[in-house]
Amino acid sequence: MLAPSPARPTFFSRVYALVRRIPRGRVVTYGQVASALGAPRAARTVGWAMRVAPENVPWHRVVNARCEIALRPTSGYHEQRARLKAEGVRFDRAGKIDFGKHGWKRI
DNA sequence: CGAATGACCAAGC
DNA sequence: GGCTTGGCCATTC
Repeated sequence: MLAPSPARPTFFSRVYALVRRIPRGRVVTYGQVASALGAPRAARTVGWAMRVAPENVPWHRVVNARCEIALRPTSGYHEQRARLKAEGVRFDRAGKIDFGKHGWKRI
């Protein structure tokens, strides 16, 4: 049973496949994801993919290059922060994450 | 096909 | 440390 896969694999599909592999309590950057997919300059596209990500994708484990939640303090921002906290991710005073501690380097 | 969109990034002031 | 500018790129209209 081949699951209903997209007619042809889009960049988004690959992004989701990769993001699903992010371990719990770990985070990666948009640039990392793009780079891992062979498009080191498509970070913006990855961000867009996250915005329309299905529920089975841990989109909250993707942050910007500064290890901060990309969204501005909106509802989505609070949700992402809450999810990460629930996984044991800590934020410093500026709302940044210690990449050396929570970063997923084995991407 | 051309123009617009955006949860980015690096560089410069 | 914070704000602005230009470049990038896949998807959408």
